[in-house]
Amino acid sequence: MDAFFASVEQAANPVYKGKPFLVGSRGRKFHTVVAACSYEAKAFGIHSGMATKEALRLCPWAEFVPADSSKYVYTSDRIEEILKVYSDRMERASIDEFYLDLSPRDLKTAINIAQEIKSRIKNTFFITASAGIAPSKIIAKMAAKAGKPDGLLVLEEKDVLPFLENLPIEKVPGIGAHLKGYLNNISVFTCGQLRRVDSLELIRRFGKVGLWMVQVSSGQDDEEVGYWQDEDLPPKSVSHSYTLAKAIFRGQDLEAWILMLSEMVAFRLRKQGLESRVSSLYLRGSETAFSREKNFQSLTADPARIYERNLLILESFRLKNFPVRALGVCASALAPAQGFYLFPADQKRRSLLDAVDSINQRLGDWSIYPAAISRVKN
DNA sequence: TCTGGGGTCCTAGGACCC
DNA sequence: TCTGGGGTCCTAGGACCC
Repeated sequence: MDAFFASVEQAANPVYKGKPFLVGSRGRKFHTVVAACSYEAKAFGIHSGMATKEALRLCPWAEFVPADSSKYVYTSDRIEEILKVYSDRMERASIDEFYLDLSPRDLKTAINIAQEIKSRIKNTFFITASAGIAPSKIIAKMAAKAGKPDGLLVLEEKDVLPFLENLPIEKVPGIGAHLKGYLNNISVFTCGQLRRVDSLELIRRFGKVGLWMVQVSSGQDDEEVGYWQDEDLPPKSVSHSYTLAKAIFRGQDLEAWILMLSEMVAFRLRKQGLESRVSSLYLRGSETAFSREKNFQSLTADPARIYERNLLILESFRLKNFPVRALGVCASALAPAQGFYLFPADQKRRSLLDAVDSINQRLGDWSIYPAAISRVKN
């Protein structure tokens, strides 16, 4: 989908159509980044990932709307239903990107299908989508991007190398700031140049990633499209993080913030019927950031236990005068909750959490929460 | 007042086991 | 206390994506 969040908001409220328009993350308006923006906003140099403040400096009259993820998830799910019809090999890559394997069919049929999908999306949701048709996933993705907005770019086998020849390396998904920096340093700016680099040197230096770059630069990618039937894999980790308005030091509500993030993580674990074995705590200072994780062997989705675990990790940090600007809590090594407890105390505790969950479900999140959180909760 | 928040995957060293 | 070889698990950190 093109400028997905922004397009959905514009379709929901046509007043915003044809105007520089941006969607920011929810919360403190000017402390966030641009999640998506209209093409009119892009003309001012605004792009997603940019600080909202910076975007509004570039275009002060741009309309701003906070993100409403339920709208995007809903639209994305309806679009997924449309796509499933065309192939059992359909894979959701993100909220606004899908792969469809149409391989037994010929090119003409594939093009017809792409056009049909594009118009169905346009007619149903009043947003545009771009498609790329190519021999492999990564080339198809780059083709779709290159055709934006409302594009349909077809790359046959013979078109792939010419397409890559002058394509900037940073357009390749998987080549980020770090790899771009290294490659630019050795005078490699395009995929054509990348293809002609000494491949052994790349592999020596970057291992698997090096090998992958060698292959992609010459258009090779044998990754298969997954089946939509076996989507819905459980997450591998659940995390929440928060950037503070101003830095705090040990002894200044740090524990209360960790408790709040632990509650949020545990709440989502229970909602998804999961429990976690490994907790990790992440702290960012003014210059440095570090994280530490620990395997606690037993599974839990109890906020009090997750909080305890994070406190234990906190103790292992030596934070004398470390200014904490942001912190995060992550639960990983997840497994489905067992639903039975050996000890009566655990069963009782579980009943309490179930009661809290049902109260919050009925009256809204955060209707009931530990008093200690009120120190930091607005 | 300077760049949020939620994820995945990979690497590399150390501890420990046989 | 030294020597090999094969393997798993734990942990910290980096790179990348949307």
